[in-house]
Amino acid sequence: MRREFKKKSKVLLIDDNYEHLVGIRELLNLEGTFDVVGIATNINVGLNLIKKYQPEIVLLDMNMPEKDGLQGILEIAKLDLDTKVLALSGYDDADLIFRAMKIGAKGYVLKTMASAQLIYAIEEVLNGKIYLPLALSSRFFEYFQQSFREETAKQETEEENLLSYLTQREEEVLELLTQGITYKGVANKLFISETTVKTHVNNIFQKLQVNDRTQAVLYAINNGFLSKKIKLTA
Amino acid sequence: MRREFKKKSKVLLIDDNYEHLVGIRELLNLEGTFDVVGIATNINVGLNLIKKYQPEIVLLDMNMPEKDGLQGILEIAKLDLDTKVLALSGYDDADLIFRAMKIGAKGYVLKTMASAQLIYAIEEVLNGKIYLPLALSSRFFEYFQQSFREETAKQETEEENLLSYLTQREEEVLELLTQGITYKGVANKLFISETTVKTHVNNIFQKLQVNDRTQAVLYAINNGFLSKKIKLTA
DNA sequence: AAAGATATAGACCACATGGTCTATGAAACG
DNA sequence: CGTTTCATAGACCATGTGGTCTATATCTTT
Repeated sequence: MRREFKKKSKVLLIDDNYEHLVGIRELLNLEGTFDVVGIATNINVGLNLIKKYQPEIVLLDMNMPEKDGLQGILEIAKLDLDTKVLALSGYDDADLIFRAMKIGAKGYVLKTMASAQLIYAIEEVLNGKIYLPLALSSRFFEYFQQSFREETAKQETEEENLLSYLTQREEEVLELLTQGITYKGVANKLFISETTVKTHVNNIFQKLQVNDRTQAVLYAINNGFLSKKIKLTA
Repeated sequence: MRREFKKKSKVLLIDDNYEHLVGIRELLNLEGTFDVVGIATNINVGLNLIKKYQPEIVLLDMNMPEKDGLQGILEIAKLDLDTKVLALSGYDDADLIFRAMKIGAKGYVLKTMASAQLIYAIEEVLNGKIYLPLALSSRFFEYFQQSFREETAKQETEEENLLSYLTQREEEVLELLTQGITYKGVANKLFISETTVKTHVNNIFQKLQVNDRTQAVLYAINNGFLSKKIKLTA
């Protein structure tokens, strides 16, 4: 292992379970390549220690009372010290894993996993990689895909999507409405009279079954009206 | 391996490179546990074969002329036959991997990888799992996190976020506005007079530097006003 | 040729919305 | 204890918005 000659990596532990905290510290000390610069049983104390010691990596328990781990990740990120966060948890809750990774955790390890795997995870993260055990990444991907299925489902079911009944001209008008433009503004942009715009808008209301522009705009946004155009470019 | 006594799994291959296509077929035939029911050098032919043979899994090349692989995944999904798609590609393009997984690929394998790994990937996918080689999942996660950093950045920069200047009451009012409710409706919901609502709304306009409710709602949506509350519950 | 859909536009009206100004009681802050 | 902030609310007015009805010119479809 090449790290042996390097400076030890500074590690900080945050977990509301003191026993577990001490256990991990012992484990890492035995390993010899880590320097556990501090331990804390809650986020706020942990944040202060991070500011003080600037560890390369923080092992952060996700399931804590008071402030939960997700909030912790965000607040550590806000310190802007490129401290890497490895999330620890007792449960393989797909939603929690997903959200932790989404907001920037560099890895997620279950407490039930073998200590060798924890060590490996820490080293991978220290080397700039992202580490998720196979079992967890599988759950992650399922959740990931599901969350997008729901999103795209709206646009796919064109039969039920009232937006599909709009004419081309009405779509143009609606697009301008989603930019918060008045009748007069739309009229100028499209080179038509204000009353014509009103007619179009009224027809749009009928088709979308709404009563005012705000509701129409909200319907458009929630039903993938804007993303149609975005998806073609990005 | 328990599969030996099971019925062979039907596999279909789509790749514009005929040499490669035949190579994989040979490999899978040698393995003995797969039944390659068809091969195609373009998506449209492939789709017809899928309809005809209803394979459990399709190995789909991502880098094809004409219709690209992403489109292919979507069209296979549209057949609604729970055909699993394992994406094949010559390049470990993070964006392509991300998008393929996003729209429902069950795995992604590089052509340069060892054949044993391809076999393993196919079996994992057939067993209902999602398989990404470690090297690719690492890239995937980087891309994943980056795409969310941009999104959350808006909410993090509270100094520039005009929403942070709103009082609690104003936030309540704004939230109701984002549901397309009128002054009168808001007044009833909050048990205050209509004029009070108007005062609040006017103050909101000032703070958000907009001229009407539609613009205010759009500002709120584009600057993470709604996601604040969602993130705490969902 | 007739029917239907679409884009255009005017008239009229009710009312919702937005702008401005003033004012009061409560709570927070120094 | 004064000052500031906030939530409350009234009055007044201009205008934007939405509802309805009618009408014409194209264009497509039958």
